[in-house]
Amino acid sequence: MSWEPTHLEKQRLEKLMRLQEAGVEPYPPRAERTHTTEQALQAFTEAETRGDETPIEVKICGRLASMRDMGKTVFAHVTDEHGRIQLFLRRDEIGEESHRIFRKLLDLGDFIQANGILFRTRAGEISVRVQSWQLLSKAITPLPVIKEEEVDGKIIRHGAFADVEERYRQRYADLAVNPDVREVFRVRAKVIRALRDFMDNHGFLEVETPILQPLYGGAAARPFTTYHNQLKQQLYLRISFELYLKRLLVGGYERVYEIGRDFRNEGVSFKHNPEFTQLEFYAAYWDYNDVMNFTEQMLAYVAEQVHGTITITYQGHTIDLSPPWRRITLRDAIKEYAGIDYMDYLDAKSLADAIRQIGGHAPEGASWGKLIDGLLGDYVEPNLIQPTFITLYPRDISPLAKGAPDDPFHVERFEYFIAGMELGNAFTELNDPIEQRKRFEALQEMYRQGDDERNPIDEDYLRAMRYGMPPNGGFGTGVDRLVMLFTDKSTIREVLLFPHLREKE
RNA sequence: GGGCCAUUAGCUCAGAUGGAAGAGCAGGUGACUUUUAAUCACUUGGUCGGGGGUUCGAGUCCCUCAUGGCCCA
Repeated sequence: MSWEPTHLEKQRLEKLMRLQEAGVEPYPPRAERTHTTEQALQAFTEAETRGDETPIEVKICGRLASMRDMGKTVFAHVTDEHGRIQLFLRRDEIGEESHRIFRKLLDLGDFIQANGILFRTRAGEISVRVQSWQLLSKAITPLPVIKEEEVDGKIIRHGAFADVEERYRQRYADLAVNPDVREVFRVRAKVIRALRDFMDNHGFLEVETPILQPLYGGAAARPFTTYHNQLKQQLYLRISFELYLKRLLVGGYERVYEIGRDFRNEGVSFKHNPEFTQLEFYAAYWDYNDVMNFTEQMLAYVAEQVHGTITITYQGHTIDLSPPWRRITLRDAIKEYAGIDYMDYLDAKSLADAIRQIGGHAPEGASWGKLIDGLLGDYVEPNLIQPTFITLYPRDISPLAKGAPDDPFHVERFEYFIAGMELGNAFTELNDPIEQRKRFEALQEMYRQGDDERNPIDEDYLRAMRYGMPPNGGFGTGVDRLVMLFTDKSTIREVLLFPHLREKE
């Protein structure tokens, strides 16, 4: 991508030259700040309340966001991360040259430092009476101009940078002009902080496991592949953390968790990005019921930490996260929402026919479990607005979960759903190495038959399990989707700073 | 993968039926010593997403490609 300056950029490059000719360094190495805009406003308000009229000297740094040139006086606003403050400049106070350069050679978007004294203007706005100022960084490319109007204490914003594609491609500009976008990523940080605190407070050890793996596994997904030149070795970017975290239980840790990035070489959608953030944990001596109890406590804790309330609003729905959540078996849920009892159809063919009978979609060659999973996605999931645990899943789509006692068809697994969206997956983990090998081998058979979401057998994982793995409950959840929930965003791209987009041209 | 929609100035958008490319904001010049979406006057700025076609004539109709959005799979 090369750069051909637009006419506006050419004007600014011209100003840059004229600044340099006037002896102004456009990109100085240092700045001095005594107050953020917030601190300055607060300092003035507090002094005013005390009746203290001692002048408050400030040095404010930020981006020039507006300029109202009245001739011999100039009003401007400077924004920093959390707010803005007005500057008031008079020619007879800052000098003719400084005044001329400010009016003629600065542009909206430039970073400046303003030094002066706080006061309140006739119109009542706390402002900096500027005594001197310095350019901190000249902006060449104009940002979209956003004007702010205050009506009854509410800020109405005029002008916009709204083109979704450009907002994502130039997230820096999006963040620079849209404070509410900056806020989304503060909430994101809070969600992750709350999750981490909750895990730490419950005796879990945070660990880091390999992202580059010689084998991938732990989920049904296609991996990204890469290559280590010196080792002459094919490597994969992980699709889950599961198999490494459970090795750690063999190693003697009893509660471990990891928050990190997973990579899946699949389509993108409003809830899928090729790289996404996952929380997984494993707890020795827990089963999936313990994990359910923990999960509802965890989400309630996050809501409390992030929003100060357990009830949240998402896309017009009021969602109550307080425990306990509804729990229903997958079989009962499908009976309720699709009107099919899949236990009446114990092979893929008859189940597929039954699904087509009710006008449903049953892909050719789908296994029994996959058909059931399809029913869940098509008929059940959209209805699960309030937090719901769906429990007991078909064995053949759950190769790492322990079978339900006296039930050859199901495993002790749950997924949880909020706002019609699947947010996480958990089970009583399979810790029988003989059974685990059988499950892997059954998968290999399907792999040969062309289902390319199946994984190769991880012999090292089986070896670890043969040393003895405590019974345990495990859990994985999509952190980005949780952030969507807590920021009321309908697409994952709104909660990723730099979502993946196709390259242009 | 399929369908529908979008792509026009730096930004946000208008341009029925095919007939001389527009507005607001931003930018430029000027006026203005407390403005705040400042105001007033004048003014610059366009490969109408790319390519091809139909037509005397295409931002507009047709084909195709690209990117994005929404729905479906």
